[in-house]
Amino acid sequence: MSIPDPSGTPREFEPHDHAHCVSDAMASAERICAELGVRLTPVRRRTLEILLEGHRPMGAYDVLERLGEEGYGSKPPVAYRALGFLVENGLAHRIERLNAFVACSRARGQSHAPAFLICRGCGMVAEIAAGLPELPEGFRVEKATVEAEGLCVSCQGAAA
Amino acid sequence: MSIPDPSGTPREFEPHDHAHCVSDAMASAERICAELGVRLTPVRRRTLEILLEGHRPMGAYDVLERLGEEGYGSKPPVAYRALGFLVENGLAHRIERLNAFVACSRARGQSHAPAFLICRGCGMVAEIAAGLPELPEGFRVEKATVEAEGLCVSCQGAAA
DNA sequence: CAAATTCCTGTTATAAGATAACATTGCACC
DNA sequence: GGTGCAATGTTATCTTATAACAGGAATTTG
Ligand SMILES: [Zn+2]
Ligand SMILES: [Zn+2]
Ligand SMILES: [Zn+2]
Ligand SMILES: [Zn+2]
Repeated sequence: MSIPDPSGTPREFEPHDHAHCVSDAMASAERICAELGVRLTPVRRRTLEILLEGHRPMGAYDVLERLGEEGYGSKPPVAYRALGFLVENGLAHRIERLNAFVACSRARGQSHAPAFLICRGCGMVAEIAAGLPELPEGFRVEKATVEAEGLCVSCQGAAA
Repeated sequence: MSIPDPSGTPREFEPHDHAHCVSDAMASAERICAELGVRLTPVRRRTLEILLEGHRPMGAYDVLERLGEEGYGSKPPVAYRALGFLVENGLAHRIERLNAFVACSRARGQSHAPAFLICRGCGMVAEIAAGLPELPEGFRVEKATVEAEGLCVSCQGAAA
């Protein structure tokens, strides 16, 4: 369970031991579901595994296609429900700009206020812990979406 | 052209002289288009006026319906193109969480990094000037989405 | 001014994303 | 082992968005 360095390049954009991302995330997911008293059923688990294959957002229909091929239901609600479950329980996030989903990179069951860095070069998405920017008094924030699109370090290099 | 107080409640959430919002915005739009050398054609102008009727986001199809009723084209590309023009030129913004559009509240032609406060009570949206939260070095941000959903002051009062 | 060019508006058709409503199955608990 | 709820699956439909092409208006150019 590595704690990402908030000031360095997120590991999602660099070569890293991704098998650890996967095993950490799956282990966290099991624990979190147990703590919350919710069930990480086969479709749900498999959906998370599919998202975890890369730090790349997947559309609901991409996920659905995979699920269908693997013998799960093949109609949209199957994917939307599994994804909805994961998002509700903090195991995955929806990227609004992309209408897509990524596995959470730091699922510890804590409610966290994630921000996302979306590289338009390689398509990777990094999740970082960023608070909200300063907001006016008085408005009570319940949920926030913070998404930045641009170029990761590698892709800046490639462009030059 | 009022400069919103960054620390107080945004005027969008309070009773205010909305006719000024409209006339300011339309005047700014004319000027900005002139400066940029782009054309604020009738459909585009009307689309902006429709968005300006309230500080409430409208879906592309809502706008389209209005345009159609008023003798403009009634097929989706008509609305999407007008909205696209307004967004490109900073006269309107897309609210990703809602798949909807609002007129810009501070169009001065400056590129600005807006954040949005979305009240789930009354459906109003306020645009505020908020920088990005602190992001890791190295990632080059080109566009950012910052949207907070919650309750405005009035709706907090109403809920209590 | 007329031709050439570009931009704008409009259409048809289709793609992509998402949900409502209902039937069926599996599990949990008594 | 029956009752109740959660989860899965289906059909059907809805909403959001874009591709591709045709005609028209404005602008540029010779
Ligand atoms: Zn990884
Ligand atoms: Zn990249
Ligand atoms: Zn107003
Ligand atoms: Zn409100």
